[in-house]
Amino acid sequence: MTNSARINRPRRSCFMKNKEIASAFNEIADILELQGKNPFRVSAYRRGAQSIENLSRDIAAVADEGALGDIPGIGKDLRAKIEEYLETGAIAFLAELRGETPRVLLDMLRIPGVGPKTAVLLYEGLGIESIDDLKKAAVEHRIQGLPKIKAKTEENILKGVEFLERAQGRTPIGHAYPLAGEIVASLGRLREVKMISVAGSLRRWRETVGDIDILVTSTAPEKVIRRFTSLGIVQRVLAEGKTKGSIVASGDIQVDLRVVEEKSYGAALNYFTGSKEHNIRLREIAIQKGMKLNEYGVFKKGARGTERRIAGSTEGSVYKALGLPLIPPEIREDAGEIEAARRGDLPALVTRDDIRGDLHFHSDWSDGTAGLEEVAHAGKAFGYRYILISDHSQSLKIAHGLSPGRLLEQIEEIDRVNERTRGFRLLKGSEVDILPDGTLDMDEDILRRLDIVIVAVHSNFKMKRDEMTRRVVRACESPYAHILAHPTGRLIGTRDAYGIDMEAVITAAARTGTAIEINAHPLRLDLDAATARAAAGAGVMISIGTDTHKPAAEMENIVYGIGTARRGWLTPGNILNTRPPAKLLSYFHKKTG
DNA sequence: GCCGTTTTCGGCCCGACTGTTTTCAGTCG
Repeated sequence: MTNSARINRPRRSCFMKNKEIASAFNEIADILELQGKNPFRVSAYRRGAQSIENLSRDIAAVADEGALGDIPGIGKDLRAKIEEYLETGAIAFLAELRGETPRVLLDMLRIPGVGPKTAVLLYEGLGIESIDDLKKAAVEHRIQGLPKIKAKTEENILKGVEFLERAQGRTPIGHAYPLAGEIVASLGRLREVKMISVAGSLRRWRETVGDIDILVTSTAPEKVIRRFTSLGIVQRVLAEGKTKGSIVASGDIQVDLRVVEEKSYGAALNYFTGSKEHNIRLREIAIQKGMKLNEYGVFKKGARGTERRIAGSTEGSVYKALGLPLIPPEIREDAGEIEAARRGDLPALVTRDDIRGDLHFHSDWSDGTAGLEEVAHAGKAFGYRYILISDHSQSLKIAHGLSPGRLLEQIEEIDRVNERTRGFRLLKGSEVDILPDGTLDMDEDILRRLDIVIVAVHSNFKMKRDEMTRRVVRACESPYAHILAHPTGRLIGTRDAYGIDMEAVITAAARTGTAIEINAHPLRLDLDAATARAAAGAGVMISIGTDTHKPAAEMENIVYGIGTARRGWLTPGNILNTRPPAKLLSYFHKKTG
């Protein structure tokens, strides 16, 4: 591992310019902080970056409308820098800052436990030029002896470097969610534990998490924390206090446990769920109302500095004290939810109970493991009304894609299975490849016989952005293309989205009545939440599909798709598979005829 | 650097834990 080690920031939307500008502002904030500049100026850049990341629209479009100033946290200076970036592709101020800042200082900020002060101290005190240098200095015990640094700090820096080398960034939710479930189950069995919940970004269903946060109430906090730090999954104990324990679990995931009193449970759950930006807004509202909000409760300030608790045992009580309805965790990002709550206009987010079927599923006719009959049984047992069988088409040889003849045979077999099944229906479909020229890999007279046709790109990822966009738009224009699956092709932590103009694709989907998928596989989550919100806002219907290949292991992945939909503010009305079978199929009648 | 239903200046969220101190700075969330 070299000094290029980075904590990957999660990909939050497909609007590349938004990401680039947010990242530039974060880097400016880091450098100003290293230079010891006004901390409020630093957080102004961070806040601006956050606002831009949360934007559900392409920032270039916002700029065209002259509406940059309407983005919270964007004033005169930041607006000018955004415009400069959109025009020239760079920000001169950032280039200047980079010129006067050694790269290694920014690299060191990624090490857990090393902040700006320590980074500068290490650089100036030891002439550290790279993370490798730093590691060597730690091994040779040259770090201890610097002001305020002794053996323990040196050891922690070394461990931080090693952690960074192994962990390489954030953990996909598909790994973190099951692990958190295990920990909650073991701690939940303790007599001393009263209430327990996952908090943090995991509770908000972010696609990757930096750590796992767990909150409990207990009569014997220290005992619970000792139990936590001695769980079988513990690799290393980072902290063990009276109210907080912190470990690194196997798989290099950090897990934090907080113990609070019951009267503070709601306030603590709110506080540790975040997001930080959402919490800051809540605290500002508290201050405006002459109150104080912290992880222990909401307090009314009285005469001579007295404070009286007015809420805190439940999250609902905390929001109510601030004059707000309970805001669902998934949308607590300071991305408009507080304003919506004030207007009484929060969306009624889709829930698991709303989902009536799975709209992306493979059988052993292509690369799945289960036969059609088995899929039907699994679907019925899962409580679904339908599952769309969507095996690959012939050009995807590696997945045993179906030839036209085989697909016709499968259609007949599905009819036979459906005749034998009550209260459940297999829908006839296909996941048809979008060929490089945008045509579909299946004859129209066969597509006509299917209930629902999924179209997707599985090859030739490295086309130019405008060619890829034309390819996918052309596919949407086919009257037989009903659902566009995993539209950006990204694999979280593995493969970036291919170059594609999602704003143009969304426009085309809206125009042609094509639905777009949220692929619920936890390493895809494609569409992501921000783009799904933009698509639904443009009038595009969203389908949630698990892309299941092994029913027992993967059908449950629907929860990640629902979490992503909720993060994207989607209601049951936005989502195709909340519909009963007849209404689902009739949706596409106006497109296909 | 942003922001304003007390403000265009003077604020800007708040607390736990660690490691180093002997009352606190740095980091984190």
